[in-house]
Amino acid sequence: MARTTLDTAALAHDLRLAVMRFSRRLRNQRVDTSVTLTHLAALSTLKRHGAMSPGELAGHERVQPPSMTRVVVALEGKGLVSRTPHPTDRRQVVIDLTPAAEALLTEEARAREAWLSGQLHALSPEDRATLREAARIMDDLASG
Amino acid sequence: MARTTLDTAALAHDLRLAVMRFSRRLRNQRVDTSVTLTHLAALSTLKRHGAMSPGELAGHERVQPPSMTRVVVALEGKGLVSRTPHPTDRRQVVIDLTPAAEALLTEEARAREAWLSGQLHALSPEDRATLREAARIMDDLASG
DNA sequence: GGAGTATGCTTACCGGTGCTAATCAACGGG
DNA sequence: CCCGTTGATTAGCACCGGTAAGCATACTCC
Repeated sequence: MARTTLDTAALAHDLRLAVMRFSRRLRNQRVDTSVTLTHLAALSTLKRHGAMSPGELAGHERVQPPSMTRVVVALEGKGLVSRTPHPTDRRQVVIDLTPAAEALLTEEARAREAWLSGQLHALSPEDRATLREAARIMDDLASG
Repeated sequence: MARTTLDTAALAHDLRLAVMRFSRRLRNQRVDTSVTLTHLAALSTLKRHGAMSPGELAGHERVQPPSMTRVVVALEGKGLVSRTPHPTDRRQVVIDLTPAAEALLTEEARAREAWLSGQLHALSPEDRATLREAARIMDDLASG
């Protein structure tokens, strides 16, 4: 077991560095600079799960509600989301995509993370499969 | 090939989200709050590759020189690195770890990314192997 | 050897991201 | 009807990265 523990420690170290550098790169390498990665993530979630309250959205993105509030404010300022009062609970607000956001997401889907897709396409199928698995594992780790 | 392209697009999407959430989690889940992840990464690089100039350090971490300058200033303020003039080129500065930093890194190695290690240890060996591979691939992607 | 260019670090400034604490409105149970 | 809870927001802080510009030093070319 000592071997496993050692390996795990080394893995933790390397994985941490790799993820840091990679996410830095992801953030900077974007072509479309009009919307940030954080904003895009929020829009994607809305697209996938439909209209929801800021709190729910924060839950999905695993950030605190105040952080999501700022994102929503920014997106509303850009005309990408709408805020409508909740039908029964007047404390809540319902955030939904605007047609402009739908168009942006479609456009984004077309250009589909240009840099990253290109990079991934150049990898071997085995490496892609590894990343696919790793994405699942990291998402579980982020959630758990 | 259409299939592969589609898969790649989906992978790019999922991988992006997973990495974002995971790195967010990594940043927050740290126990030792005295040094930030960025600082720790710089110290690790110095430990691994030895004393170097701020520019080289920035290259390793894949950030711009001004960003590294700030990190170095902070680390110097904490007594974790020393700045000595370059022997032949007086424009350059040589950054090196202080004994305090060595001690900190040893301590850090002991506690070794507590949360992450724990999480990783709970995974199956196969999942760990996947992450190990993924770490390599992501590092290559970040560099390339 | 001096002028002009290139390099390396730093300063100044800006924007994005996330957090906690505190505030305010509205809901809902007792 | 009062009070605790919940949801969203505001205020303030810290971290992290980038660009543009300044400045000293090194190098190159005539």
